[in-house]
Amino acid sequence: MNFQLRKHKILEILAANDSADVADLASEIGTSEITIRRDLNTLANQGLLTRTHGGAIRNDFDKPKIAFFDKNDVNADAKEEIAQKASELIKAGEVIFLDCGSTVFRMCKYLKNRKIKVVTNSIPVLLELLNSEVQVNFAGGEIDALRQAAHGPIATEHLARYKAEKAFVGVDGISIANGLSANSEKEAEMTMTMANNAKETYFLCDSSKFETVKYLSFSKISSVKNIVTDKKISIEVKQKYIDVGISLF
Amino acid sequence: MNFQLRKHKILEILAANDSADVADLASEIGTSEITIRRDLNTLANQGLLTRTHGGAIRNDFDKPKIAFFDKNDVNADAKEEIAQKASELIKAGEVIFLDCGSTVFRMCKYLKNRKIKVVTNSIPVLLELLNSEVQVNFAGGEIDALRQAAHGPIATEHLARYKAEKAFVGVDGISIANGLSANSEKEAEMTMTMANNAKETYFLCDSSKFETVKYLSFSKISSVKNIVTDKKISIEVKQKYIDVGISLF
DNA sequence: TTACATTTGTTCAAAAATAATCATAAATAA
DNA sequence: TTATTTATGATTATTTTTGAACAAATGTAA
Repeated sequence: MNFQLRKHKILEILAANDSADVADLASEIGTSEITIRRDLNTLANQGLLTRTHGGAIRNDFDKPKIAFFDKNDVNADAKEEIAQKASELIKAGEVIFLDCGSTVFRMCKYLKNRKIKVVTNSIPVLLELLNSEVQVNFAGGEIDALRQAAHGPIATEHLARYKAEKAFVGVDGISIANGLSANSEKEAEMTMTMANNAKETYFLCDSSKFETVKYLSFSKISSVKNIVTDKKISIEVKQKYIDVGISLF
Repeated sequence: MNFQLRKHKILEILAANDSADVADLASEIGTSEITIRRDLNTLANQGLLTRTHGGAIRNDFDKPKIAFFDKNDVNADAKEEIAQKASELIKAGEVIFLDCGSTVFRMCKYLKNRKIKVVTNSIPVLLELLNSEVQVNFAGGEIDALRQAAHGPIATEHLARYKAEKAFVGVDGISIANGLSANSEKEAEMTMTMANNAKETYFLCDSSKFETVKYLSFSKISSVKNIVTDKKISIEVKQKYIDVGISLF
């Protein structure tokens, strides 16, 4: 592990976490603290980060990040598990819809070397897959800065022109009685558009979202065929969904 | 195993792994470490890789993936001047087309606090204006990873749905006799689409590009009304363009 | 503020990698 | 064929990198 590799890793960690301390970096990278300190000083001189006592912070940490990896996400592990499982469902040569949710975004790292086409309205997904094997198709239209995605009638219309083998979409709530629900009208519309234009739709949904209802109910449970979830889901809940004909991955 | 074969193998390994150390390369290729070192130095001199202590890394290993600011651009000053001048032509409330050229990209920093709408096919422009006052509209479609922009029939069609007050587009070559020319068909098509759907089109063109003809001529000089250029343009050339009815900024 | 712990800069030594030099083997030219 | 150049490998000296020790500086809590 030489300086260049450490530099790369340090900047990567800093990009994801905004800040890092010497001890963590040393154990993460597998070198001594004194070496990390030297590296940080060098990188600070190059203007690539800002040194603090005990570590460093990202140089432009007040600028919003592009990739929205929320490290503090309580369900990070579950989301990662779901993302990985979902990725394995994709076959070479397929056309895939990916929506703008954070769980869906996590699928990107498993897709980079796959020969597939991805149609998405998510800017983080676009960026993550830009320099990869994947051919990206972005749904144009007005950009929603908050969600880092294209939304609205033009984006919807754009998506509807494409047909995909599989759609991977997040949902904010799911219940047998109330079906699918979302926190915003925009996201619900996107979800339905993707679902309507894909042969198979996989709803990505961590176990905490089962039997919850959010702001807007937008689809009955009968329209759901496949759900990808994490292993923390209880057997009882799982059985209830299987009973109504849904496959759980 | 001669140098050419080793070179091929080294670059292959580097392409796959990002980095490699001397000892690994030596055992992988079946030669001594000193020979590998000599090879690496030669290849580093040829600019094919970057030497590190103990090995080498791929040349573009830690190159930022987005933001295509070419620091070594010989015309950086001219481009900056042009970008600033062009930005001042925009009024509050206007809808603007921005294409995917590097000069146009430089306009972004002057636009961030303006109350305008920008329609673009450029990913760097999208990112730069994402968290700003500007409402961004991205032309969707297949993404050209090389140009970091959306191109193709869908993107063109998308753009054509919008009408803008002003379009700002780069050109690779301009001449009285041959009109506008570009290095690629894709860019020429985008340029024309923007020009056709804007009330006024400003061609951004540094002084070195005057009276040059590139790969593809795509429009006559009579369709050009406004050019934004830098102060290094000669009075004679300037006068020739004024004589055919073009305004130079 | 003081007392304490943590972090840092400095110095030094060990280890690793490199450059320089020379010798040998292979390829090429005469 | 022999002479000459070129590529490779081995040896040694030098440089670079790394880690440890310790004093100085900084931050934190009472």
